[in-house]
Order: sequence, then C-alpha cells, then structure tokens
Amino acid sequence: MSKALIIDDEQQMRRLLRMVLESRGYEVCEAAEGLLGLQEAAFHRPDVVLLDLGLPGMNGIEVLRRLREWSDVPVLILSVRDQEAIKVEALEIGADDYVTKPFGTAELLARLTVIQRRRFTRQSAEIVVGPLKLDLLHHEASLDDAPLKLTPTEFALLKVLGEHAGRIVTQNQIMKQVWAGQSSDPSEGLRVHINHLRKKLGETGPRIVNEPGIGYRLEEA
Amino acid sequence: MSKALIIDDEQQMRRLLRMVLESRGYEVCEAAEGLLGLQEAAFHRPDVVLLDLGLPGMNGIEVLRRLREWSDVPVLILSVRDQEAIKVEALEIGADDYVTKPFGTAELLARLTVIQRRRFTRQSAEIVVGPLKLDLLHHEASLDDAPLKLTPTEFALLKVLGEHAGRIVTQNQIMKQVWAGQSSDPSEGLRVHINHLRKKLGETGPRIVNEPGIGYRLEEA
DNA sequence: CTCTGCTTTTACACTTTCTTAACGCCATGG
DNA sequence: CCATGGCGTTAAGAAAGTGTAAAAGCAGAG
Repeated sequence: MSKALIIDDEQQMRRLLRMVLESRGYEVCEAAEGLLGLQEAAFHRPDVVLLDLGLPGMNGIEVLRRLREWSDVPVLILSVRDQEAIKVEALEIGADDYVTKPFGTAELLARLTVIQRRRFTRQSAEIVVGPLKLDLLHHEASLDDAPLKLTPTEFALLKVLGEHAGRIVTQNQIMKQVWAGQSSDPSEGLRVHINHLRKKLGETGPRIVNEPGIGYRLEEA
Repeated sequence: MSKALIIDDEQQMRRLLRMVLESRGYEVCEAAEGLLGLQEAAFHRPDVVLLDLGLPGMNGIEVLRRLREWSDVPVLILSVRDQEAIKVEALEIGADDYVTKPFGTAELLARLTVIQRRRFTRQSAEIVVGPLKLDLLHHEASLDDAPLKLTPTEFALLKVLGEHAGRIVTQNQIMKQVWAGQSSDPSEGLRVHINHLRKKLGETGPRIVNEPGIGYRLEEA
C-alpha cells in the first residue's frame, strides 16, 4: 500500500483528493501549508506527493526545492491555468508531472501510477545508455563493462544527462540538479566538467552534444 | 450550444450578426451601448463576445478593459477601416481577433470558431499547432515528429506565436516577450527571425502570416 | 604540514547566433 | 506615373556562447 501526501491550502481540494486517493487504497496524510508539508514528508516518508503551486506562505516552488534536497519522492504538481511559467520551472527543479485544475480523477490517478512506476524502475535499475551504465545505488559507472572512474560531480552530471538521454537538458536544469541551490554562474564550471566527461567517454561512449544557448544532450545509440 | 453577446450601437449591424450567428446555432443576446454590454456579459456569461469599437458613450476599448478585469471570454473586435491604431491597442489589452467592416459572414464565423477553440485547449508544457510541437521543458521543437533545430531566439519567437496560434500577436507584444525589456526598434531584427522561422517551417509547417502594420499570426491547421 | 585528487577560476581560440544595414518588392495613395 | 511605407531577403560584422588547457583554490588523508 502506498502513502500519499497532499500539500494544498484549500480544504475542499484536500478533501476531494483524499477521497479519490483512499478509494484507490492509498494511505493519505495532508498539510495545508508548505513548511508543514515538508515536516510531514520528513516524518511520514510518503511514496508520492501532491503539491499545489499556489500556496500561501512558502511558495510551492520553494517547497519542492527544499524537498528535493533530501528526497527523491515522486511529486505531482497541481496548478491552475495561468501558472504556465512556474509549472515549467517546477518540472525543471524535479517535479515528475503536473495536472491542471480542474482535473478529472481518472487523469489524476493515471498520472500518479505513471510517475510512481517510473520512479520505481528508475531507482532499482541502473541507467543504461548504449555501452554506458550508471549504477545509481553504488555510484559506479562502466563503459563496455569496463569500470569507469568518475568524480562525484561528473557522476551527478552524467546522471542528469542520462536520465533524459536523447533529449535536451537545459543549462538551468543542470545547474539546479547538480549544483542544487548554490552557485550563480550558469556555466563557467559546467563547460569544464562536460569536457572531462567527453574525454572519459572517449570514442566508444555516447556523445554529449551541445545545443548552443540552450543546454546539452546525451546521444543514445 | 454557445452563447454569443453582440455589443454594437447600429441596430442594422446587430440584426445582421444575430441572423448569421443564430443560423449557426448560437444563442444570441445584444447590447447597444458599452455599459449595458458589460451588464449583459456579467448576467448571461456568454461564450464569446463581438464588440464594436466605435461605440457612443463608453469607448469600445474601455469596455474591453473593464471586461477583462473579471472575464477571460473570447472577444472578437468589429472595427471600421480607419481605426488601425485602436485595433492594435485592443489586441494588446486582450482582444482575441478582429474583423474589419464590412466583412464576409464566412470569415466572421471562421474567426469565431478559432478563438473559441483556442480557449478550450488545455495549457501544458507543450504547445501543439498542427504538425508543429514545442516542448517548453526541453526546449525542443519538432515538425511531423521530426526534430526541428531552433536557435534560442527563434524558439522564443515561435513560442509567443504558438501560444496565441490563430490569433494576431502585435509587434509590441512580440518585442516585449522575446526581447524582454531592452530593444528600441520595433521590427528591424524581428523580420529576419521571422524569415528564418518560415524557412525552417517549410511547406509542411503552419504558416506565419503578416498583418501589415499590426503584427503576425501563426495559422493553425 | 604536505600530498593528492577534485573543483573552480582564468584565459583565449573558435563556433554559433544575433544584429545591423542595404536592397528589391508590392501595395497604397497622391 | 512616381513617391511612400511596410515587408521579405540577403550578406557581413558584432556579440554571445563554447571547447580546451593550465593554474589556482580546497578539502581530506597520511
């Protein structure tokens, strides 16, 4: 049985969500405010979080950022129509999906299952991109089954690229996920690490291609 | 069935519009004056508003501004030829499109359908216009599922046009959203990027049509 | 403390993208 | 008919972003 945490300031919404979730066998806990939500998350260790972006007090984005500092729990964003920009930012920080209010319960449940399954497979399995393997559990990498020595930063960087293999990862996304929180320079040091990675991947590994002005992409196959 | 509200001082025009709309299955209500129009809008909650700019008493622009304070209803502007400047202003305040009197009923109905459809499509981190897709999260574009390489400026520009697909986006709006803040020349460089985009969209993608003196429109379908 | 490995900073050549400017076209209006 | 204004197109210089190497900080281990 999965535990779900609802963080939303509207009581009505919380009640609706609780009903829907409990009918599906979820164990539910809730919080009406961001900081409380973080405490609940730390205490109950939910398997999935439903987070409203329009929270009073601590912003939903901020809640997500803090949460991501110590937890990989799947997060589903609840947003209203005119929060397009914020939504993208939430996804960049590490939200797993979103639904727009008002939403159908069927859609909500579908997305919940998807992000939980994805998170699960992602955790248990390693990331494989062609001849490259990343063992997230042991923090080990290998190329053609030969061990590949990576520094912590390189590993984190390659992990972000590998998770989205074949797709562009924005420089902002990289900065947010590898250098969480800190750092101002959007790129200065990033280029160096990319350079190191390319050398270590050599001719045999997948290529890291640059999309000027946007970010990087790890080529699959 | 959709409800339409006509705000126009000329009785003849109102009668014409009512006939056209009712023949298409619209439920129609009308107002001959701005303030009355606002009351009607508040009371009947129409699904679309046809607003004449040349109203006696309260100006059409003012009506639109007040309307937009509490409603997102699609608004189609009716204007006569020598009201170019006001037309631009109306679009920037939040009108959805305009037709110039005299107009053909076919054109009128077409534009009505377009602006209504637009409101119903759900916002997401993805903009889809026919064969064109913009993935805001990954900054990736595709045409008929084939990747389309866009520079950052091109992407931003196409995003603005795509967000309002089917509607006119004034040059001012474009400048503000793509070249945020800076820039003086309202067009010099814009034309070049439009040109690049048209080339990349080719025959298969949606067309970018110019509305002389006003702005651009990304055609859907 | 010194060594060592990792990260960050600095510097510069190089590539891609953006802006600027010029010119031709087409419509509109005198 | 020729002017005018807005637009499309093209090319070239300016600006921004990137790859690479080397040196300078910064820890923890011995």
